[in-house]
Order: sequence, then C-alpha cells, then structure tokens
Amino acid sequence: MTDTKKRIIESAINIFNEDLSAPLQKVADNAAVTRRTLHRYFKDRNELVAVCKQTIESSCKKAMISAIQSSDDALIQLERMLYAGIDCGAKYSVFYKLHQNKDHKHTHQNKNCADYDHIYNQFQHIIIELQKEGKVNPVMSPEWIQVLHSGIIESTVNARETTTKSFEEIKELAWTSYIKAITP
Amino acid sequence: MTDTKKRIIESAINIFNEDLSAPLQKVADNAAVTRRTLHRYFKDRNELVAVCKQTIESSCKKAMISAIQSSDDALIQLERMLYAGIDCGAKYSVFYKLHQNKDHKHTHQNKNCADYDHIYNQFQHIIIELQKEGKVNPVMSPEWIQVLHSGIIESTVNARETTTKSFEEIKELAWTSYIKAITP
DNA sequence: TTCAAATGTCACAAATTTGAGAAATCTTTA
DNA sequence: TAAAGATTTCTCAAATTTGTGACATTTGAA
Repeated sequence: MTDTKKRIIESAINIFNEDLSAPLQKVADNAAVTRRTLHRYFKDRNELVAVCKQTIESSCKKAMISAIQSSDDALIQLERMLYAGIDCGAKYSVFYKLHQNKDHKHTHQNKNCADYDHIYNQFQHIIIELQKEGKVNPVMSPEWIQVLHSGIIESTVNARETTTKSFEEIKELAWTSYIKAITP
Repeated sequence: MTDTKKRIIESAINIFNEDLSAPLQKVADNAAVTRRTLHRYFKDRNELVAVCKQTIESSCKKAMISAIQSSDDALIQLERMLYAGIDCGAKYSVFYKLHQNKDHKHTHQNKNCADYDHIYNQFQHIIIELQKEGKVNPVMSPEWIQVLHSGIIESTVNARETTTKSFEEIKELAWTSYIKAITP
C-alpha cells in the first residue's frame, strides 16, 4: 500500500471518528492531498468508510491479540492490553463503538464480530482469573471493567492532545489509575 | 419554550455529539418531527448548533455549580460533580470537548470560557484540598484527575445503553472505581 | 363544535458535496 | 536528461442537502 493511501486512511479514521458525515474535503486536507487524489484511491465515500472499518478491525485485533500473547501472567496481559488500546488511538474508540453500538447487528456470522467476541472472551477470562487470584475486585463485573477499560483508553488518547505530560507519563498514569480502580 | 423545540434541541445534541455534519433530516427524524418543523424553530443549521452549544453550556454549568454548592465536604462535592456529569449525559461530553478542543480559542473575554474556568478552578481546589487531607493521591495532578473524571463520566453514559444494570447501579460503580483510582 | 396554533405534505430553487475527465506539473528513477 | 508515475488544477454534471412558500391536516382550548 502506498504511503499516500495509508495517510488518507489514517486521516479519515481520525475525522470520521468524530464526524462521520464530514465532507471528504476535510479528510483530504487532513491528509494533505487533493480531493482528486483521494478519489483516485477510493471509488467513493462508502468504499473509504469500508476500508477504514476494515483497517480498524484488523489493526486493533492484531494489537490486542499480540498483547494477550505477550505473557502468561494475567496482570501483565491486562496492562499490555491497556497500552495496546492507547497506542491504537482513535482506532480503538471506533473499534469498541462499532461493536457496542446499539444499532449494530452483532452476529457470529460476521467474521469481525466473531473476532471481537473472541478477544472480549479472552479479556473476560483474564478478569475472572485475576478475581480468583484476589487481584481484582469481585464485586465489579467483567462487563463494567470492560466499560472502564475502554473509557480510560479513550480519555488517555484525548489527553494526549491537551496535556503537557509526555505520552509515556500519561500511559503510566492511566495504568496506575485503572489498576487501583479495580483492585479489591 | 415549547416541548417540540426542546425535543429538537435534545436530539440535535445527541446527534451532533457523534456527527456534527449529520444531515438535519437525521435530527428531525430523531425528534420525530418533519424537517419543515425544525426549520420553523431554527432559521438555519448554524442557529441550531449555536442554540445547542448554549443549552449545553448553561445546563452543565448549572448542574456543576449546584453539585459544588450542595456540600462543604470536598469528598461529597467531588462525588456529586461526578453524578451531575453523568446525569448531563451527552451534554457533558460536548461541554468538556468544547473547551478542551485544540482549535477552540479559550479566552476569558468569552463568558462561557470564563464560567468553564471558574468551575474547573473549583474542581482543582477540591482536588488539592483532598490531597492535603490525604484522601487523594498527591502524585496525580489535578489535570490528570480531570481527564479521568470526564473519561469515567463519558463511559458511564455510554454504558447506560449497552449494560443490563440499572442506571443507579452503574453510577455507583462509576464512583467506586473513580475514588479508588485516585485515593493514595 | 369551532377557531387558532402547530405540524405535516409537497414542491422547488439555491447551495453544497460528490465523483470524474483532461491537461499541467511535480517526483522519481533508470 | 528522459520517461513513467503520481499529484494537482481546473472543470463540470449529478446527487444530496438546505431553506422556504403555499396549502392541507391535526390538535387543543374556548
């Protein structure tokens, strides 16, 4: 894939994340190309949106799986999943919203949904394991912890733009806050 | 203000929160009125957006001030500010984004900005007070706690649509997680 | 029931956005 | 430097969105 195409996709993800109906001119501006160039890479708006979604699905999935597989220790897996989400940036927000959205038909027939569920099951498994070990508050359901998890990722990503702190510092703060929030 | 007008504004806030460029037809549909009716209440899109912003500013401000004034105890003030934010729903997300947004010119000349800063100063004051009392982790800057605060509000509001739990239950979970995250 | 206010239906022009052709310009590399 | 490929510029028609006039229908209060 060319560099330009990648740049357009990244820009589109960032713009569409906040404003799905934004004019393509905005996306083009953000990617520092002409609208004409954008249309040479993508037949139409629908195609661009579809490619964005697919990019999001595959890159988030990859990052999450890799975080899980990076260790046998549930606590470290959880920490790395948090960092992976933060590193995915706006992509993670959309990834999460895509499947949680109430007018999204979540079904196992859809490969993306099946993969999402697979990752979420692993996440649940990690939480339950940590609850057994007494490292996570048993009163909090895995469902709620998932909400908290994505919430902290999203706000950390947003904070990156406003704060004076370094990216590493806020990632550390995010993990500290998160783990303290869920320990018994 | 008529009921219809209020409903249009509420719908617009919810739609524009996720998609600022959404066609007005979407807003009209969501408010269960025709586009023609919408245009009878609002001259044009700009006016609608402006009214939404003003509604957000004033209702969030009101809710926050009232939470702060409801007690002398900093811990209770903080808890009520969290609940107030959650009760504001999508409005709070926009309120926060409006002023934190990097291309927003934040200036005291603007009454809304001045009010926002006033509230934020009070928030900071509460955090610093709690840190003095040893109830909040001194390592976490008020700046970061503000990020966490709005992040937890936003994800709790979103969770409301997906979770099976009652609204009261998730509000409680939100506060528990939040306070545990920031206690020393 | 009756009238007035609110809302809906339909139609239409203006504005904006979209998508693509044609030729000019810039970049890369052989 | 010359040729090939990528991008920009300019243009334009089609599609969509926007705002409004004219009139019909519904609703609520007297």
